[in-house]
Amino acid sequence: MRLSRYFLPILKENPREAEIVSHRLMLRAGMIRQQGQGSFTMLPLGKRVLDKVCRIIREEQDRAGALEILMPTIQSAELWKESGRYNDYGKEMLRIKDRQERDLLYGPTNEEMVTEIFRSYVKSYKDLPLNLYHIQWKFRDEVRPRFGVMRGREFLMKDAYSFDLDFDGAKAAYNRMFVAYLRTFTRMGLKAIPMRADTGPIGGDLSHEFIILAETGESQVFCHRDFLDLAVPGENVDFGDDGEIAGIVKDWTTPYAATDEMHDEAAWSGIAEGERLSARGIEVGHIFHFGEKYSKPMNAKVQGPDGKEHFVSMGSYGIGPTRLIAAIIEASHDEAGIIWPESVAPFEVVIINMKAGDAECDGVCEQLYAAYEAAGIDVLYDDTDQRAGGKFATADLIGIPNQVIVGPRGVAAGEVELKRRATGARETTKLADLLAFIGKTA
RNA sequence: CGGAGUGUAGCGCAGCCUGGUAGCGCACCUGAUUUGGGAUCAGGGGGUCGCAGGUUCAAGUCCUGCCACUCCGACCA
Repeated sequence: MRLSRYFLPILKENPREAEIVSHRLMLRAGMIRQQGQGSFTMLPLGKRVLDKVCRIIREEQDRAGALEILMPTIQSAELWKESGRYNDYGKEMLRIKDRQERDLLYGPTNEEMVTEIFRSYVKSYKDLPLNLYHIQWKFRDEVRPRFGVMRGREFLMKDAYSFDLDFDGAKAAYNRMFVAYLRTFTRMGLKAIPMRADTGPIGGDLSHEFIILAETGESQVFCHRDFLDLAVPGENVDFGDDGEIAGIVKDWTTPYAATDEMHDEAAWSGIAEGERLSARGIEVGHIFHFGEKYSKPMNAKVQGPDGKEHFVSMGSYGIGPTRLIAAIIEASHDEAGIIWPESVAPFEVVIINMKAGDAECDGVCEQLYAAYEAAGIDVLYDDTDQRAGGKFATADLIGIPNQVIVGPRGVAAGEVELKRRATGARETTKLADLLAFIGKTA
């Protein structure tokens, strides 16, 4: 992408309403535009990051055996009357009437709808386990939206729903999602710690929140320092092996970890002082097992090997991609701006033309730009006539991990400069070597 | 929902107390000189002062009502 043809409305000054760093930086980097209380447009740069975050989520959901679908945002009240939640959910749910005066709602979550889909097709235990997920906009009329996309009213959510014959099956499904989540957050450069959680209005009896540690986190969390060194399963983990998956979950649930509301002072004081980690955290994922909570009232049954009908045992698993973006920024930034992990960076590399209009510099930049494009690497080419300082500031603000600096001095010597956003480290390299390297990565 | 606060150009702000031709910085447009960490000079464009009503010869400024947004508390991905 050529910056001169891109839409990147960056701000030099901090917008007054933005109090926390991720909100400030997302506005300053031209990623989002607020459209109302708790609702945002994703501008081109933000959309790129969102897509990369969602791609990682998809890859890990798919790897764990979940199947992607896409359910509508608008739901019929009838479904919710079946589960009994139409009255229970309260003011957080946006209720709407259509022209026929029928009661509709903008989905805050999809347990009812997915259960309706399940029950109308699946009749046999032989079709289990089944896990259906989608990534769709949700609306929750939060009492208090705040912190930009961290807590919006309209937000994107990946929600997965598992169906199993019995508790053992459901527990295995829960474990698979648990491990998928560990991998998902790790791939985004985050240290996520699973913490036993309150099940809240969704209900159920087994639940973990995935919390990332960040100074500006919303909740107080307590955990054992061991979490920082626990190994995250690699991509060769076998999701078909319930024993292996259960072992990983055991490792990740054995050390003490709890959010404020679940905190156990007695257990905490039993841990050696130096082993305790008390910090702020941001919830980026939440998984629940809730058994027959919906299958029973909604009559979602399958026939088991015993010939009898069984209400399916269910679980649901959420990740907020829009919140994740903010969480990544909270965890990775400095005074100059965002520091994207490569896996979610809107562009992997930016070519900074120090002297746009200079034939030599332009030529080298075009050559590099074409090479990166050919290699399938997401590249931003700053071909604007801004001054050098401004280009550096922009590249740092929007957090591009690799910066290739092309200036008249280096070009004369057949050299360009490479700068890493994360460390600030710079090195000079021969243009020919860099071109060869790009060619090899293709 | 309770408490606090803010609405003036795309962004950040001053002006309001004490009513009298709407201003500053950044951004934007034109030209010149510049060009390795957010240049300088000159010229220029852009405003229903959140909305409605009221007081007044005159309202950004005073009064009333409403709306929007932000922050602090109880809920959530």
